[in-house]
Amino acid sequence: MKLDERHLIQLAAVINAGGVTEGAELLGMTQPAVSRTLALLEKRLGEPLFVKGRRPLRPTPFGRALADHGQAMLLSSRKASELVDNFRYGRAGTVRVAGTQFFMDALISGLIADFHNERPDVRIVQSYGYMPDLQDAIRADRVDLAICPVDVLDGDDMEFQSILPGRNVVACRVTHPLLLKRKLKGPEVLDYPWIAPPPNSPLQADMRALLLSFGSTGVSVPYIGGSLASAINYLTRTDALTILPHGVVFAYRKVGDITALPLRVPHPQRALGILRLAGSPQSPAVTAFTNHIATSFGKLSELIKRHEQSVVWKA
Amino acid sequence: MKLDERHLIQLAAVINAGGVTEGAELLGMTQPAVSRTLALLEKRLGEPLFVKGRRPLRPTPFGRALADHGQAMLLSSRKASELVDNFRYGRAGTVRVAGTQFFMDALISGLIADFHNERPDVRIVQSYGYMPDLQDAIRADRVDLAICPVDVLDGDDMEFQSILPGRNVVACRVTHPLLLKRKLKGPEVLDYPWIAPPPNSPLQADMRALLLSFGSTGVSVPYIGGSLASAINYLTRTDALTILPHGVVFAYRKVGDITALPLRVPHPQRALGILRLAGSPQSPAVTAFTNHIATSFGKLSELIKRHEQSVVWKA
DNA sequence: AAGTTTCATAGCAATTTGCTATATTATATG
DNA sequence: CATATAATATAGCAAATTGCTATGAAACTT
Repeated sequence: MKLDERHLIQLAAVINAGGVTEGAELLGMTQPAVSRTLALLEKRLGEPLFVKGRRPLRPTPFGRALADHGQAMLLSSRKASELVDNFRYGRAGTVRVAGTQFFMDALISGLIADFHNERPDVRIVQSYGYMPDLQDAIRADRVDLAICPVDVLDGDDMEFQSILPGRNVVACRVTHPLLLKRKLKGPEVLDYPWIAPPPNSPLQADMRALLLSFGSTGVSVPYIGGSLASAINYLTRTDALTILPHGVVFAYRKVGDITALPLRVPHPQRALGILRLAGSPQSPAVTAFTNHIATSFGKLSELIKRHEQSVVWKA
Repeated sequence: MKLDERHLIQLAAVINAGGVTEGAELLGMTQPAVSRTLALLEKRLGEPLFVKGRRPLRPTPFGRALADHGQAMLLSSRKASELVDNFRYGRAGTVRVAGTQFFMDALISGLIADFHNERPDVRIVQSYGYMPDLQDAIRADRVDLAICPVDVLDGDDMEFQSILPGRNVVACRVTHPLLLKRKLKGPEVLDYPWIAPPPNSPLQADMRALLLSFGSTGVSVPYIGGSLASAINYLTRTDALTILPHGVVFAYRKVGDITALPLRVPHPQRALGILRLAGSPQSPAVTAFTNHIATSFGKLSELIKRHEQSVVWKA
């Protein structure tokens, strides 16, 4: 026999609270409403749920057994309500964020940690990718937002919010011999081995362009394909050089292992920012996350600018 | 935010079944009804539950999380329905049965076992008592039915269904010396020690009346207060006698340890039977149990009658 | 590109839900 | 034992919800 779930929940509330009046209050209903429900239930079941004529309302064994199931439903219902509330205020949910490896690893992962200190119940699903794929992923709803460098946006279905200028620098360890030179021209960098950024990354193209601008023909590139952690480790143990977004070097300023050469690198017309679907309704958690990233960089921007001057233009 | 439990259940059904049509069928509803529910839910929540425009209907993470709670409720609901069905057909529930010790122990406990072979999920709560208390217990709804000897019924709120004539016999072990006597008069029984039935039991009054009818003044009564198992054990190891309902001796015929003296015992105007509240609606399990007891004794009655003749009137 | 399947929408009758006001009943109190 | 008090049941009514059938609109299949 199929019966209404809400009826069982009311039954459970009444039995738990120890009375129709209290049970009704527990559910935010009036006493007559609940009373009628119970009468209806008994009538339909053809079995008494309460020992009639007893004031400290006593359920029959049957009533109690039914109420147990109602109680289970009441708990589930409560949890569902809580879930909804959390979700609506962006305190729960899932954010699927993608981006370029170095940038995600160096800067975004830390911001995610900060975000989780505020909203620990939001799940972050992170993935990596480069520009055309990122755009596809967003369009295919595999990803909510991407954090990546963008020069030209094709298609007007996307919205791009810039958070950082796309400056690159030549990175090396802090004890690198080139840092001792008084006037660093440029071509000297061709004398050192270079680490190549991940294949197909915009950074790789940037590096090629940079080396060509110094007249490179055959620079030694002995290490390719490592992610950020590998690159940093390698850098700190050799005199190798590589190209990195300035933001990445900035992120590692506290560690003190690597820095940038005081060398002007021609930077492309490109900005790092947040890419997402234009005008599409985002879940509150995604909105909150996007805002967090944007405002975090807003606060960082002055710091980053000063750092750039002190490192790149020093001496 | 409070939301309708049935809506969540429908959501769960749809996601589990993998489509609105299948989900609706699962719940015994039509597709438009469920479709509307989902639309309403999404509208109220302000969040999409499904990735729109995809045929193998794909839920959003939020939708899936909500559906999980709905699934829990669906399971609870199913179990509740099952409980109701079982209860309505007397396959589940509780039967509170009370009665006189000897009779319950000797005969009813076995019938309860038979009953449970048919309906294992009915819980039997057994208690002991004598007549006035039993009636009170029934009236106070502490007990569903009583199985006991009744002579006169006071009050017309009770219904009594006779199942066995209230015959008593003098019980002894099968090797008792009195069984060897050709013609047993009666007063010989006064030469042996007697076990007294539990205090306040009708049997105790019967025994007193019996001994008086044989002219007793001071019979030896060395053992008092034991329940049936104790009495039987004691009987089989001594030449003691006691008074027992014939039905009890009948129940132990297979064991072969005790029997009855071929002695006519004046029996009171009394019948063993089932006592319950008249006209009151009984739970199906109680009805089924009552019927089981009544029909079992119906089948036994011929057997019991023959046994009585063979034992009491033999020789 | 047509066919098939599946989902969404519309309209309507019946049920259910909620409320307030009030009657009834059970316990507590004098 | 009557009366006071608290709790539950009932009545009546407006609004929301539920169910259905019929039908339109997409999305996959072929």
